[in-house]
Amino acid sequence: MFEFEILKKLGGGSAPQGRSEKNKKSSPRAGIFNTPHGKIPTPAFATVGTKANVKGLTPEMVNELGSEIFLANTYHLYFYPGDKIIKKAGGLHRFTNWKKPIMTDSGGFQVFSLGAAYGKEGVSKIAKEESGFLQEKINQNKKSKVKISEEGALFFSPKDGSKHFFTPEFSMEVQQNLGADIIFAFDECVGSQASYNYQKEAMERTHRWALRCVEKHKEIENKKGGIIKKMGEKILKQKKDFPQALFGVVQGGNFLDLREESADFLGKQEYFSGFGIGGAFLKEDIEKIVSKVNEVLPEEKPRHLLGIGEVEDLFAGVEAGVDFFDCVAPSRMARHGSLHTENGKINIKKSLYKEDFTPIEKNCECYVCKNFTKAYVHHLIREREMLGSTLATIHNLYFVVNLVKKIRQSILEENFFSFKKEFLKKYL
RNA sequence: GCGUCCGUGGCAGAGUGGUCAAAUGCAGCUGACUGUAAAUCAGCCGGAGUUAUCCUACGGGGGUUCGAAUCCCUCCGGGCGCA
Repeated sequence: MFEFEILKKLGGGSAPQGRSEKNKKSSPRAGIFNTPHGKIPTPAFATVGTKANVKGLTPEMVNELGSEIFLANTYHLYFYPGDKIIKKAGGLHRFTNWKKPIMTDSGGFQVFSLGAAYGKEGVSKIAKEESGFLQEKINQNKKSKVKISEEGALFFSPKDGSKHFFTPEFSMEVQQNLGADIIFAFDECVGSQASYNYQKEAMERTHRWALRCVEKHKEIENKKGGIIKKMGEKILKQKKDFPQALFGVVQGGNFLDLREESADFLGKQEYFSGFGIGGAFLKEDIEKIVSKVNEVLPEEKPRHLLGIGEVEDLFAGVEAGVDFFDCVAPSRMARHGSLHTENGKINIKKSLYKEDFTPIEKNCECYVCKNFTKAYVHHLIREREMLGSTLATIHNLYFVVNLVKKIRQSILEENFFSFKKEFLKKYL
């Protein structure tokens, strides 16, 4: 289980100038990742369904638009409805009625979003420009809903202020209860405004946490193995208790040497079935950093660039050797009226589209473009009708999921670099 | 006809002598959004100007006052009551 088959890897001759044998580990590749709920062709974009649903869409819609996998969140589901309830329901697959693979994030991102970034404008996963190292430690943000210690992260519930202590072990347990196919190690996601020293400190802590995740995960999986021996694999499947792949998460912020160190440290842990590349980036450095990380990570395992999903970043990620993406941007922006087209994003709320009876995009094959006009989506979004969010989300996710599929195809056909050039020329 | 209450920016609706170009909401316009506390948030929203500031403004007209959306007179328009 969890074999990763690389079907095609670019580099050497087909790569643009400057790409040598030395860095071919960080070049575009197409493959297949095997999970208990099916094979995932890679590169792939995971739609995000934080609270066990892609906002506004039924699983049928998510499947219909082409999604091969979705990502839910440990932190959110632990609070509501509770991982134990989802376990009782038979795991996320049964709970959500989603038949394909699922991955869950560990809660590590909430260390950032509810910590250093909480209540602070302009603190984001992706920094547009050098904004200075204003922040030494996340614990210094007074509004923060998280406190970090060696043992774990203490969260103060946004709902009622109650305290909840997330440790690596706890995250593993919760994620086992949720029952996704791929789960992530509990990490500390650090903002790009943190200093070098803090990035290093947090990275090292994340490494120690990663080892603890491995130990705990082994323990749980071994127990499952015992059940298989005792009762046979069929019983385990009846119980819907499938094996899980654990991915380690590389940190190190925007610092090349830290990223290298992190990729090296985690890459050596053979227990990991793949790797997440997390943390914050400076927009223009994404490719450089990810490229460096992937040069160091073992080639034969998949890499997931966590939380990245703008069009130019998807190309950059693939070019640097990334296999998986996930991102809230397409779905969130859709709800806010920003829609992808081959010629860039449009804001469907503008009165310009009030009487535009053409599809969002002429040649788009998505359900929305085949059946509705801009004027209709404009009207629904403006009136805050639920269907507006639904249609906009279907279109944006179709666009991104299928863009990554087209990228995959271009790798298989060895014309990735020209495809990228042509696509971005129109899009940007 | 008499009495009475009311008339505020695109709309709704505060304000009842100076700190009012006028609260707030809606509508409108811009812009953000990258492992989702986001169907969210931020800015603008009489005219001119980058700012300072200036101009025109609270139904019309006329007064009182250093000063009026706020007080008085009158006209116009509307609600209600009595004829």
